[in-house]
Amino acid sequence: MKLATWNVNSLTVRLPQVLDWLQANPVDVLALQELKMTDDKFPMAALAQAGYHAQCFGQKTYNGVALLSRTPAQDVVKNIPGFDDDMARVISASFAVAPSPAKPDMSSVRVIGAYFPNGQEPGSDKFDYKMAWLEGLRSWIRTELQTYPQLVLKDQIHCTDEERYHLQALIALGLHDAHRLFEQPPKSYSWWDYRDFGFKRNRGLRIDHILVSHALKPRVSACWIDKTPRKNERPSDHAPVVVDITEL
DNA sequence: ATGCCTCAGCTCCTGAGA
Repeated sequence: MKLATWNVNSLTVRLPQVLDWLQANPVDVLALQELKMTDDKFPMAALAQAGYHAQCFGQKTYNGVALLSRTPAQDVVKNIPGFDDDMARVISASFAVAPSPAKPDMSSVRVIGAYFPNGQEPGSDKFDYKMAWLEGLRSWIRTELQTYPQLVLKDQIHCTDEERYHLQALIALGLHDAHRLFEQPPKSYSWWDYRDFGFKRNRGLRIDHILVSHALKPRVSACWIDKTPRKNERPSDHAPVVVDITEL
């Protein structure tokens, strides 16, 4: 089972690239962030034609997330239950896994697609919101890990001490950064600033993460960042991140 | 030095992203 995450920075602009990428990389689940569109504009038909089911949680201008999948999503949840939020940043669902006689109880994987707040700068209202959001996310994921032992979280974050604390605290709940389970090229980034030839100079950040639960960790066989779409005309500033999870 | 690019929108400037 292949799972991927991609911040597309406007699905309106990037839909052709998403369709091309899915054709070349027919992953089982793709989490999208920054749709920047309302649900009525979501390209459900084009994705269906490409062989993908879709669950979307859109918003005008900013944010917006979706889960695309080969098999239908089950038990879809939007945003963080118990955390009042007027932004569309999180969507989660379960996806069927090939049944294994050895582990009949592990018949599905739970995927949480999350667009973490930017936070702008420490001391700002946006940073306060980010901290509250991260608290809300962590207390929710603590219980989600009990309910769904086979859980994958796809997220984005950056780098003050407080933010690093939050990412570490999230991982300390029992998650593993899939990227770090494998030898990786040096300076592996998932985002490069549009300005100043960021991509050409490989000045970037690795801010798109796939975090897997304890139960899934031994089954992750590969994790890579696909820089190919960043070389397109009018690329997203983010590249897709992919994990391959082998069936037992 | 907080712009350099890209996107959306109450669109020819502004806010936000990271």
